[in-house]
Amino acid sequence: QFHHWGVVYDWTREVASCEPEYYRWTQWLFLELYRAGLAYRKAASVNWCPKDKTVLANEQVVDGRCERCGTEIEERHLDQWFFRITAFADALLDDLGTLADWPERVVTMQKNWIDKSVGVEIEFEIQGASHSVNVFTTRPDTIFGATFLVLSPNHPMVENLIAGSGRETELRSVISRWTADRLSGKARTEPSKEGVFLDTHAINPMTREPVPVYMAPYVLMEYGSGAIMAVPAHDQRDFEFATRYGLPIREVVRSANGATTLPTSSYSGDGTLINSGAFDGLGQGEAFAKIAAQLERDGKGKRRVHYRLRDWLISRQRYWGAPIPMIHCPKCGVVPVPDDQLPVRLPDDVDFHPRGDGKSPLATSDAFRTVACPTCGGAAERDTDTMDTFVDSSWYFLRYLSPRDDRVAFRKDVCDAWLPVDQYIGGVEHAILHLLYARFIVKFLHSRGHVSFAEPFARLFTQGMVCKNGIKMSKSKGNVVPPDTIITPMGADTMRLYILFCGPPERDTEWNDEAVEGCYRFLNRVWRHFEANAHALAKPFAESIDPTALDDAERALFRKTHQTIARVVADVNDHFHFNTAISALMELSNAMDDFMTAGGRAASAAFRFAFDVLIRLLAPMTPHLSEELWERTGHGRSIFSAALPVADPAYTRDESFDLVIQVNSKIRARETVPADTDAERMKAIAMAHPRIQEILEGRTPKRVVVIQNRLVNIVI
RNA sequence: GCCGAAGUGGUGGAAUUGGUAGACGCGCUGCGUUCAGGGCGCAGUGAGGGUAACCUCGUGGGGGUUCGAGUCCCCCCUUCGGCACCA
Repeated sequence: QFHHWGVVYDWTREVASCEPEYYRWTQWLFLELYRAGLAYRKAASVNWCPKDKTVLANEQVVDGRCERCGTEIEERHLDQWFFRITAFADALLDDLGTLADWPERVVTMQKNWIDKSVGVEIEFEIQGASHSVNVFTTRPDTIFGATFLVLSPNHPMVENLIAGSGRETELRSVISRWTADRLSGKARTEPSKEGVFLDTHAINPMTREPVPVYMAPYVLMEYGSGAIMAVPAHDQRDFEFATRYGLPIREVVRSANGATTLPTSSYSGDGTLINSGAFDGLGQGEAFAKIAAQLERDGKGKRRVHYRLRDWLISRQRYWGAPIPMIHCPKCGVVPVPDDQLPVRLPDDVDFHPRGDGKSPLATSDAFRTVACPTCGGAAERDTDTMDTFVDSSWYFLRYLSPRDDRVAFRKDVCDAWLPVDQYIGGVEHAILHLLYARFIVKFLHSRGHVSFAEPFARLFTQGMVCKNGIKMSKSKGNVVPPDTIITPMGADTMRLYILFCGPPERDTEWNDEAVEGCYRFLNRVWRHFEANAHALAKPFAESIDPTALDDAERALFRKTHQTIARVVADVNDHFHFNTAISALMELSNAMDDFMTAGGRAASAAFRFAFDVLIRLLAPMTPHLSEELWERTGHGRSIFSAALPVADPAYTRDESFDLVIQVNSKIRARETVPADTDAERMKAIAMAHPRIQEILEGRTPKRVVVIQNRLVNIVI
């Protein structure tokens, strides 16, 4: 069927990530990461319903409660596997600069996703506690304005301070309410600056002054150190919190133009330090450097970099995925499956539907689970989770180059010869998933010497979606146009042509059934060019044309043909703008009609050349029609063995042009003149034009602007 | 809130990167072919005014630069996408 549609795949390179021949190597990749210390296991939080005793997806938690039974959700910590993508955060960020041929917006999305913050981690002593708390800040210059400390509710120090405080019940219930809000997404949609004072103070290491310690859910345990120094005068969130709880707001940065902290908001811009002791008067950059240096000298601070990017949780409690090739031995701990025992095959004696109890379907197969420990030979159990399917797709392009090799995942020599991928095409929805994961995996393989390049995709093109009635055309929306409804009456070429014609491919486009017929009509006209002139077009066109032997109409068509070649080749090569390439071909076809209507001869070299070019340029878009017409014009071999026509620059320009004559920038007249008429002559023609004479009424122009091959503008 | 993209006829979209706005297609109107429909062909089709030649306005809105702005600069509005209490 694909062939019938004019779509051709090289099936000898087909790979399927669910086949053991493929996922064996996905497992090898996992083990390589493990051996490099980049695959690790740690407890990760999941949504847990204590009544149903099940893990829930975020979407199944509504207002912090179980969607089915209404029970309040708890946060559980289960052991999950992670890939340490953060080890490559800097490389992933820096090398975005080398991806000149990637769309700007994808680069920006990845930048924002990784989100690097340069700052200082500062130690605050806590009164009445045996150890101190570190906070991370990107604004150490504002430390003199730090008037309180806020801990994440999940910060270890919180538990420390709660224990024995006499407020255990009260504080724990507040924390669990916040947790529920966070899990349900309520905290995201209705952010609040609620917090609780923890009955203790911390010492600001710069001012030595005691500042109150709060806990509040707006401080996240996952970022930085899970604690902040709050500078309400220069951070809007801290400002709102301070306002709510009546905490002091001390201004320490004043901008050059006097912008300052207001009664209703903070000032987070640049400026000069005030109220900051010895640092008063310093600019922000200098203050950052000097204060950071002093904190480091005092042993109270350390420069640090944080990223928003988190390590990649790859454990999935699903059947369809590569089983994680690890074994849990009661004696030896977590042991990797030896390479020569790969693949760890998916069991075929289980129900592969996702289960409600949070367990992997693989766990229900005793035959799969029980295994001898590779190290001690004792009874052990396999890991029953599978990997995120994004792991499979992070390296498949390497496998395409040696798809049947059963000794290696991919051959370095072949990969180095062919990769990175010259042109990658996909939807923008992959911007921060697949495209980031694939970059990470290639960087990892590069760091281990498995490939010699550090980026997988040299050029990236993100295509838009086809919409119907304003919504994305998709199976799930049920609004797809079945290809056969177009192919049966009008042919696969018509469908291909319309898809290419209906808009630039990087943009979303609206499907229009009626507009499809326009493409069908055009192809019929192409066919009729041949049918009506079959006698003249029966032989292959192969001669070289002497333009001086052509009459005016023939020469015009000859030029139009060369112009069309230039436009089509440029539109397709530069930006995949098939839509404008096709309209250029329609113009050529219209010019051929006009030529014949005006009495031109089909047997003339100009017409036959035009037809030859038309079908050759169309061939990639309408292979069936072009191949058929190629054969009927007497060619033996396929049109796809013919070279693309080449435009002769000597004939891609018109012999004359419409000189536009403006007076005060308004068009008042036109005159056809030969190309490259010199400026003086253009000016003379414009001034001599009767209509212009009339408008000027003998006045002398203030100025005359002449643009070669385009226009004359007379300013009066 | 932050970041990004985009706003052009009834419609999908063009515009040589500062130089004729609306190419090409769809739709619509009229005419021809026809019993009719379809198909095909011809002509017209941004808005307003004028018998006409022509004139005025017009690329989300408002300013600006320029002989000249859809295109460059500033402010604003709308839509879509991403991130979102990231310290």
